[in-house]
Amino acid sequence: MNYWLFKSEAEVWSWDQQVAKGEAGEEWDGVRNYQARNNMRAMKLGDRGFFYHSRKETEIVGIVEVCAEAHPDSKANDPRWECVDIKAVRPFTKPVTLAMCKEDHRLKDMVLVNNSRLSVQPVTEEEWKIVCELGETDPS
DNA sequence: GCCAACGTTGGC
DNA sequence: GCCAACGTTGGC
Repeated sequence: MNYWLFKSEAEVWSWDQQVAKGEAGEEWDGVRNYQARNNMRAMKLGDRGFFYHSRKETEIVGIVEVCAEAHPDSKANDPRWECVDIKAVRPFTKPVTLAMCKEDHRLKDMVLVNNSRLSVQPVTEEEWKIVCELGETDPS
């Protein structure tokens, strides 16, 4: 099992919209960055990810699960771009803000802290547990 | 709303 | 293949 982090501006695609999709999930489309795409290609069914609201709230608000592995982005007119489908698993009891991640020295190597511009990021198992602990949320 | 950081493009 | 110019992202 691998762990990831998906970023979205709440105005564009929010956690609430993701939850509303239920078990069916939704394509994580619109990624036009090779590094982010390569991360999605590496994802397996059942992998978990954090759902992060960028720019305005800057906080991790929920946990999602990969429910379809990488396939062509249906909204792209270019076969280079692929995406996975994700579905909401559970919200965070307490959202974990970027500031909280920056303050916790155990998370100093987290991609979110060091490379704020990458929209789909890997998260280590260690980081996963720490963030869930900060958010008082079941990491399973 | 500003601007730093980063990625991409294209001229040479 | 280098690098300047440009566009976008996202924290503040």
